[in-house]
Amino acid sequence: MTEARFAAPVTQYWLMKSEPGAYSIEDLKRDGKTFWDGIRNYEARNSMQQMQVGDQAIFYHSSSNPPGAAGIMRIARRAYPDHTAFDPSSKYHDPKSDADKPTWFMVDVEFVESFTDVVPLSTLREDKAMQESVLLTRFRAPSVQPLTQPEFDRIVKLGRG
DNA sequence: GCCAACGTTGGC
DNA sequence: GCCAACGTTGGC
Repeated sequence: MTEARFAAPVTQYWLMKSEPGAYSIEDLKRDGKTFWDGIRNYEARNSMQQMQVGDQAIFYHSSSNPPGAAGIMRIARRAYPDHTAFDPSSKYHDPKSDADKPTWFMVDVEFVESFTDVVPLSTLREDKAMQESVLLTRFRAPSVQPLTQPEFDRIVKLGRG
């Protein structure tokens, strides 16, 4: 009699925003892997705390021309304290964050693929499969947000042309 | 660079 | 715990 001792692995899907002028999909391709620091929004943080190794995420370029989905990455390490919150010289320093009881967390992500062309936000807006997505239904969705598998698959399909 | 929307802060 | 002021986000 086998017992289900481990939950079946379920891949979750996410969308994570970065300004390409600060850090782009090309930077991640070069680095291979990086830590996703500087998240200072509770909703985004809560999403990061739900991430599991192996989850897939869309790398979204914000404040760029055009804004949109730039590629795919994979979660490589679960949430751990964001050390930049404790660093007074960091632009992400948060004097209210306590190292013994951290407020802010980050995950590690690794490069999977970059899309040949960014899938523009305007294209996503017109896409029937994306109408319910957090990205479009909220005026300004948090910089880390969940996607459903169909939404993720649709973005990937558009990205691969 | 503008500005709308919204999250966060802090006085009360 | 209300809510006004403030700061930030991010598309345009």
